[in-house]
Amino acid sequence: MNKKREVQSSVKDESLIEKRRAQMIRGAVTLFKQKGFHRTTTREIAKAAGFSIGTLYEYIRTKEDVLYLVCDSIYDEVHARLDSLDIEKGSLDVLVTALEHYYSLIDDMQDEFVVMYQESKSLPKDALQYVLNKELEMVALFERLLAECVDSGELKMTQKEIKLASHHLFVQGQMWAFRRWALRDFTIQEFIKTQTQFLLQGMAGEKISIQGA
Amino acid sequence: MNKKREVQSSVKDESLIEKRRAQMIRGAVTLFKQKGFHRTTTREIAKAAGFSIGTLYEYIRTKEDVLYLVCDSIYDEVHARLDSLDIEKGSLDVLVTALEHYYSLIDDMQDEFVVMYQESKSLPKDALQYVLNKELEMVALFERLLAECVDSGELKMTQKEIKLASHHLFVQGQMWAFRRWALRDFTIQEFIKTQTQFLLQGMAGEKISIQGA
Amino acid sequence: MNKKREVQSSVKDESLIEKRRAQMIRGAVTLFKQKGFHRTTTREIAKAAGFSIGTLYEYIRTKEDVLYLVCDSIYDEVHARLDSLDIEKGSLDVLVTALEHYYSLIDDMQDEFVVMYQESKSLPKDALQYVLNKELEMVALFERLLAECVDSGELKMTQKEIKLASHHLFVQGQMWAFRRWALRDFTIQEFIKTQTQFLLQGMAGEKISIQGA
Amino acid sequence: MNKKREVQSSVKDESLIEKRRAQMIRGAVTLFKQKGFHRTTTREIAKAAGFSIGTLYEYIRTKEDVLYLVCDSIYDEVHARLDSLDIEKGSLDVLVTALEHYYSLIDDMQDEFVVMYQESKSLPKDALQYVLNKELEMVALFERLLAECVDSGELKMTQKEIKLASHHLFVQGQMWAFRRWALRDFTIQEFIKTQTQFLLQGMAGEKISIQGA
DNA sequence: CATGAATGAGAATTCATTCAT
DNA sequence: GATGAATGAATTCTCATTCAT
Repeated sequence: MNKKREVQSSVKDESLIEKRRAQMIRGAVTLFKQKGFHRTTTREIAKAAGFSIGTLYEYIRTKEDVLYLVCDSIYDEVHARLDSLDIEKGSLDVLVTALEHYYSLIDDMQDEFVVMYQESKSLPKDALQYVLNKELEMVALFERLLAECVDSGELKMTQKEIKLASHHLFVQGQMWAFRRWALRDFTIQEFIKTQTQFLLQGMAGEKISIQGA
Repeated sequence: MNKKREVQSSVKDESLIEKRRAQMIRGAVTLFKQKGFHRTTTREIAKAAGFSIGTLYEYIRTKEDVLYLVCDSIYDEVHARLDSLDIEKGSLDVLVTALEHYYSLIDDMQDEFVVMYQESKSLPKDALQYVLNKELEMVALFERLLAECVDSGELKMTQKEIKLASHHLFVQGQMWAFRRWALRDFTIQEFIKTQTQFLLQGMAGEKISIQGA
Repeated sequence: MNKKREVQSSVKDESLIEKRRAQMIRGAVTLFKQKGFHRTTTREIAKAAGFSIGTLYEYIRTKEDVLYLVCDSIYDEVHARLDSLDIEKGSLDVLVTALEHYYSLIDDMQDEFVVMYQESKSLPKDALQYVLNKELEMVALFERLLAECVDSGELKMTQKEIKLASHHLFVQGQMWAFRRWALRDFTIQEFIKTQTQFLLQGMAGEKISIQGA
Repeated sequence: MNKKREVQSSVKDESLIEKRRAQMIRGAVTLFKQKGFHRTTTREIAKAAGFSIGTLYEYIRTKEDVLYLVCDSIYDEVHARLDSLDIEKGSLDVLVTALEHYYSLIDDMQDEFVVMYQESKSLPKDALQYVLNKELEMVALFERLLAECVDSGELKMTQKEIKLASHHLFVQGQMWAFRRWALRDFTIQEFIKTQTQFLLQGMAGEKISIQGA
């Protein structure tokens, strides 16, 4: 399993930790979005969070911890919103619902996702691993749903095609977060609808033969 | 048009500038890939390029210039390899060829693309604009090809669908560069073939009706 | 009016700022006197002030700020010592007293004045303006005193002569600071006495006619 | 005597040396005036002189040599213009002529003098000594003329008063160069006339008794 | 003699982190 | 628990000087 990395704090009161870290994350996301992780100083984070630099360091040990907390909190939210799907048996309907939930989630947490994808490379090794694993968990969710659609005969795909397609679905989510500037004339509903249609069509039906391929 | 930003050099010999900058770019890409732009020092870049820090600064003015040169050189390569397609009238065959070229290009310059997409946000405003415009030029190529397929009746898509699809094609390229770690068991040929098939299928044929959409 | 330029500090405690800056100024004057502003490094200033380079920069923003603080502190002292004269009505007696105060002041703060006059050109534009204005304020003090002596009939001078003479008085002060090396055999009292006599005589009485002028 | 410091050159042709150094000095004065010695780079000097940095260093050994050459050339000019006075026996008339020459000289070479007085502190020890000695030579000229006026009974001054007065005369020259910004409404003729009158009056006649002195 | 590319010591400034209050 | 002053390692960039061509 993907064990949560503990971020050390010299404060004991758990609920206080939670509160302070929430403030911290909110401030940090805004700043990281604007200026990136490296150009943001710990002082700025503290200020945005509403407390002093000294206090900031009561709740974390390094600047990278802040980035980790941001990423971690995103996945907490992801789980909160997609867990209901985890138990359902896969079918095209469920898949469509999953995409709806996933893309809506990204739409709601656009800034957070952008920050996470842009800055996660600055995480310490173990934290990066944790985040990548979280990513794979999501991909795996799509993979399972697709596989079950194939099992039930709703889709016809090979193992490898399933794998690629699940990454494909995942990446479409990133696209909505990252290319918003180029997709200003789409609403999230339009985006979801068009993409879903497109993807389903790509996966379903007979293969078209391509010359030269 | 998208005018090339001049990077000032205090050296006059143009061919020397080209040579030194090539050394510089090669070294920088390796380092940026490993540690990112911010964690790479100018001294390291100079060393990797094979000259002193003083010499480095004879050929650029700021560290950001190095990043810009990296991005710029990528697009020089892109143009060198995709320009032949620029003149062809769009058709499904041409589109398929374009994707082949594009994905192969990304495969060949994987490191460069990853660096560019991860670090371009650190470019100064005008340089970032230049790079984003280059990106849009590529998207526009796909857009034109798709539109011409629609004109010729090979594809059935609305304007908006074309737009989204062209971004889609573009983003698939990034996916190959970025998610190589997760797609180790695919060759670039497999990737190209599967993706192409998938995309064509997604765009062609009757729309499947989706419940709830 | 000549508004004091604010020098930003990231430290909040005003009295601490004052204390640290005083340390800084003392150290800086010594160093600037010895080696000039440009040959003095910020590290040396910090060391001479008794704290680390990091701490230095908690109290200023740029090296030039240090120079400004030096100049500003000189004028604070000037005001503290000459303000009593500001209110008095001009007369020869008052003028003589003013010169006594002014020359004594320069004698006491010789190093500071030398540094200020030698290095002020390195100040940023606005700070330089501020310092020049302070200089003019002093010249204006002499101008007023002279003008009032003329009004009361104690002196006979034209407007222009007053102007030139006031600069003259001012420059004599600089002379004491700058040419001490050449005037080793004068005490400040002798200097004051001789100069005063000389100046008064130059200004009073009938004009001597000079051939050719 | 004040022996001319040799500035080493790797070029043999004396007339070429003279020509190149003249170019160099002209360029340097302009630059030093604008930005000061320290903010001017050797590259800029070379460019302003009309040759390359390599060539610059064929005619000097260090940047400070340039400053020295500037100062030295000023004194060459001073000698060329004041030598005629060196032989004359002192009298009030001669003194007045000397001041005329001296102040006119400073007016003509204002930039050079300002640069010299502002930057000479950056000269290496021996060069500085040389320049200070040159200064003293000029003061000594005034001293001699005054002393001879006293001898002939035209003036009544003690030894010490003569010394101070000669510095005084010298410093008035600097004043014209340095405070031009504040004396915009004076012509050099007016300045010379007023100052001369003022000084003569200050030195001649009965001493006025000052209370408290 | 002239050129200008190469060098690297050195300088200003920043900022994550600590710790005494 | 909270604060914010202090620290100094690290970083970017400059520029006097050299030397091969």
